[in-house]
Amino acid sequence: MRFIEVPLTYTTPRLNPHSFSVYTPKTMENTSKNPSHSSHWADINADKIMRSRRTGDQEPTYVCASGITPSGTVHIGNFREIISVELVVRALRDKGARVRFIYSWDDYDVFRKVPKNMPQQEMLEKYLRWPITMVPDPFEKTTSYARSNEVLVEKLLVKVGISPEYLYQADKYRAGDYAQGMRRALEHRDTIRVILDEFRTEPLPEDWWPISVFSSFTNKDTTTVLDWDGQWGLTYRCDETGKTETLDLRTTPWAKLPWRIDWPMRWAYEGVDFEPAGKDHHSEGGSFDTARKVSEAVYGVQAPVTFQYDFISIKGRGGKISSSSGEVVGLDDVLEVYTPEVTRYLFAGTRPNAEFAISFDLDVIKIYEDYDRCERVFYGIDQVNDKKKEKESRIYELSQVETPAPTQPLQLPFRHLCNLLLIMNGEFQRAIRAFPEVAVLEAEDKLSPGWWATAENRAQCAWNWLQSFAPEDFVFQVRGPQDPAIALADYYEGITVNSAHRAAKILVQDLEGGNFSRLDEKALGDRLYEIAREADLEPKVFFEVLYLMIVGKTRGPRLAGFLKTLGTDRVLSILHAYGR
RNA sequence: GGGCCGUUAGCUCAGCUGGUAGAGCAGCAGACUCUUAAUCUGCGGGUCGAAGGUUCGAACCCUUCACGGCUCACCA
Repeated sequence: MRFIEVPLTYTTPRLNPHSFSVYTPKTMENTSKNPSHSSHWADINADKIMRSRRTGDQEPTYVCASGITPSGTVHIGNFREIISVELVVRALRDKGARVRFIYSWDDYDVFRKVPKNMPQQEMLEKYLRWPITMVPDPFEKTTSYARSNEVLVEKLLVKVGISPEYLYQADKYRAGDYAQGMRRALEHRDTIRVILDEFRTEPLPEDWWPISVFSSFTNKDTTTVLDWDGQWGLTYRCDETGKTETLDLRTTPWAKLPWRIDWPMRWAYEGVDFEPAGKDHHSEGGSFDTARKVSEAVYGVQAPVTFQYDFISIKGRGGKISSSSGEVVGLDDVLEVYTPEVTRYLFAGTRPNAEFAISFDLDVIKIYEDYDRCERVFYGIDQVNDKKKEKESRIYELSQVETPAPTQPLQLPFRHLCNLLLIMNGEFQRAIRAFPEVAVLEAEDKLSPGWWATAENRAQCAWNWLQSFAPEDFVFQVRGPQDPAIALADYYEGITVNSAHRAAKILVQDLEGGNFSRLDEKALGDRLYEIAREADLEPKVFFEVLYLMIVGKTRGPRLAGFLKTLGTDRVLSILHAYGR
């Protein structure tokens, strides 16, 4: 069980997410967490596993399995599979259980079609029907097409805190690890046939065998199994060349089991206790169902605990996420915009059997705000009722890549961070230091390297989002002295233009007199209204005019704080063009 | 045709093994002589898809039905 260290005092200030103003530190309430039982879906499944599996073992090690076919770029929908398992694995470990977390790359599957997003389409065409582990890497960086897709994911998973034990099915098959399992399937040919036929529209042909073979002459799966000698000998014909050959299951690298038999065989081989599956598998007559029956009837083991997870859709980006279509949204794309913690939060906070959309539009801000609120609930900064506290806290814990820090880390509200990044032209360090709280804590040497890494990652995500997905209205660019002055006459009548210039002049005088650095944000706000009056401008017009001068648009961040953040020199350099 | 999931406020959804329905957004009222789905304060709003059943008590359990979505029956 993972306990939360509760600090006695809270020294890190909390940011007001919507203001440029200086923070007011708060004291953290002393909270007590009851870790007895959580209603989070990962914990419920962990309980279920512990109740129903390995009940006779002295010190059970629960085997949790996940896996997919790397037949194309691994997309975010596939990621749901692995993180769902990882969350249950964590839940089990938090309950003190020992767990083996395996991830099977089904890289001995057949290369069926060339995904549109792959380079070297013509080259890949030539390898259709080969096992994907023997297809060359179109990026020419790794040993195979399959490996190329695998490597990408294995690297990314580390970033989100997921490190399973990887199993490579091609290696396992070709090393003869599954020889016994294959033989067993052959021995139970008729039993398996009956199970599969139960749900088939067309019964399996009389000469069907529960095994498939790649041709050693062509490397393709276009073969016909002819006979099995009741021991280890399997005879097949290569359909293209017409040649026949007899293999020894113990040594051949060419044979494998079809999916519906392969799956239960591996459950038995690894002793799998838990493995979820997509909704396409969970249906009567679907592959989980037939695998369950084969598992019991042929391999003599009970099918693992399972649940069904739903699909993921994408919002604010367009396109689909199928690996065979051109547009693929992968974990890498999601990590461009969401930090690893927030990415985990998306999955940990949603029931697996609910479909949800990963947003790239304005929702991104809300997601970050939700995450930050969840964090404040966890640390007891935001008060909520006990139920909610328990639920949110557990989601927060499960969202962490590392164990949670002992005290609430300084938060950088996403929206404000975006504004600062825009003001600082994407310079992360400057944007982060523009938070007054950061400057204060940094001076006191209270920001850890870990905090900085997280902060910079968030800044990177915010910047990526601003560059690629943020609505145009949301984005602005501060004008520099080299930019030509905005022609106010294009926007206003002459009288107003004159007033605008007068206002700019007053502002310049204020700035040169050092007035702004003396005033706090509130006082500066009041002073701005005074200036509007002195210049004989409607406040609304006054603000528009200043935004035009500074960002070339009639709207922008709240002006007083905005000006302070920009700094006297920068504002002066812009206003000089108008205020003479 | 079979199966799975869903149906709770205008919208999106929470509601732990049954104990008087809850958030966010939207709406309405007020505040802020500016604002980036603006912020703050307050308010209203639901026969929990329908009908039966079990129970002292049902959004929750059981049965039937309606509607919606997905999925299987070819391959993985």
